[in-house]
Amino acid sequence: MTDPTNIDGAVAEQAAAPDIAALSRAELLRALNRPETGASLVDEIIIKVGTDIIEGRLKPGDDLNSVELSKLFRTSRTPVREALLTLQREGFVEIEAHRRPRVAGLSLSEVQDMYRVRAYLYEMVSHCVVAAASEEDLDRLEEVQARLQQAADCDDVDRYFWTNVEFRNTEAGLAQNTTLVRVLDSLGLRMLRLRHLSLSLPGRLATSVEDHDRLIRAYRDRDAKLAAAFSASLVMRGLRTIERSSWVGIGS
Amino acid sequence: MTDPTNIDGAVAEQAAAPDIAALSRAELLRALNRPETGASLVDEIIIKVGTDIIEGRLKPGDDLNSVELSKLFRTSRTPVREALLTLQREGFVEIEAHRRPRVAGLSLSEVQDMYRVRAYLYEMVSHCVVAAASEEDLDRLEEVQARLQQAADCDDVDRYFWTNVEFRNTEAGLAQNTTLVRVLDSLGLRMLRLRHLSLSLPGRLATSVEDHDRLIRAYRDRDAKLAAAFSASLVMRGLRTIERSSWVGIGS
DNA sequence: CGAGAATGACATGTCGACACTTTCCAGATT
DNA sequence: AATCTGGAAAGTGTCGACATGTCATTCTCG
Repeated sequence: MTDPTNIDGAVAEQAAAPDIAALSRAELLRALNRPETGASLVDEIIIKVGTDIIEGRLKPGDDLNSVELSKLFRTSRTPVREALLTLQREGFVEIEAHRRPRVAGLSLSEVQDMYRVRAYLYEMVSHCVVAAASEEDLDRLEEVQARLQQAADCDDVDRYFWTNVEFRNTEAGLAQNTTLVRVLDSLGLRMLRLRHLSLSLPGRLATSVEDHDRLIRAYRDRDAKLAAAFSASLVMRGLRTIERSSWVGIGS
Repeated sequence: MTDPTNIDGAVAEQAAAPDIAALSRAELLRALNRPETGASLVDEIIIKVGTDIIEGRLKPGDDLNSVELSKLFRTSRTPVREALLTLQREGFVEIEAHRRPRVAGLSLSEVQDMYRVRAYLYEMVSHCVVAAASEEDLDRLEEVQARLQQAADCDDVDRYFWTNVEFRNTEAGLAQNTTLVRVLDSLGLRMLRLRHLSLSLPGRLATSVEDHDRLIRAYRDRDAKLAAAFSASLVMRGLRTIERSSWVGIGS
């Protein structure tokens, strides 16, 4: 582990903590499978609209008028259209022909389905990680875990959230199966809204950190079955939280 | 107000043998999550280019010049661009900024990854089917299976191929988990090229029919474990075929 | 004679404009 | 008063054109 936080809190935090905006931006682009050197115009729009949806500033059913968006971003409608199409493919936006695009809704049963599939897939990830990851790989995972702990200590939900995304993606990367990563990405994107909501509920961060700890220990012990079980239960706990919350699915 | 189109003539067409082109078209659009009533322009391009890639007329590395395509389809570049972006999202096309789009390649290890994930997911499908499908549902599955048998008897690879797609999709539908279906769709699209190749090899159709038979019997017996095993082995048999063939991955 | 720079052709990214579809509102009709 | 109808307003789908970036060839210079 790294040194404890006996230094001045504010300074240590700023030094150890990369910019959230940059982090979220990078994770989003990676998940969208976008080349780093891409045309920034479309990417800007995707990121702005996408994070607005994920973090709840845009709600299901909200209109996404392409003319207005183009005014907002000082571009023509072409890049806006492309961005909306990409967001549609990821399930953030619904587009019907000749109708205004809207922020997509999610029914509760859809949400449950998504979590089940995700849990199932993460069991596979865990099996692969145990089979393929070196000790150094696990060190990398633990480093992310340390930052997770920090964020939890500060009760910084947004930071925790995006670092958590990083953790899960690192884990998936260790599985050495690009297809698995890609599938999880496309699924994960759809779920980002929910995961954000789930982590926003009080007391959730502490238990989440604990779960991650146990998961890493299982990896260290090379116990595939245990790791898979923890991994799946970590996902399903998110679902339980949402089910208990006041979440109501919003019409598809 | 109402219809003058009741000239219902010989609409009782070849119910036994639906048009392959229509079948492939429908399956593709469904997998792409496209509304039925969509703008046909973009869809036409997607279907033409997509099936050309799947059935091997377009090979990895081939250029997909948007100007030339727009001439070919007698449209402007805008719909072509949109179609190519969709195909990119599904892994058929690679687009780098300011470079000509190309038909995407597949390395052997990627192919193996894809089959492994697909096999794993179909185990989940089988579990869900056993849990959720009624006897009538299984009847529907068996009906598709009958058509599969027919196609195999005729040694009609293309028909068998697309009917097989229908079978797998029906099965996934019975799992009653829309997310699972969607994930499988996006993965399945990427694999269509390979599955087509795999089934093209001699002697493959007969064994495939046999496998499907056993799978259905397991469903009838409500034996989830057995069904999952058959389902996975059905997928992996496709991989084995490809590995044994002269397939060489073409540069990513 | 060969390597690097300039140049031109070509393809993509973006733009503003136009036609068509949908939506909404006001006036006419029953 | 409620409903139907007509048409304007708003928004999308498509287009042709321009600007920018990339590639290939040629030209220059060591």
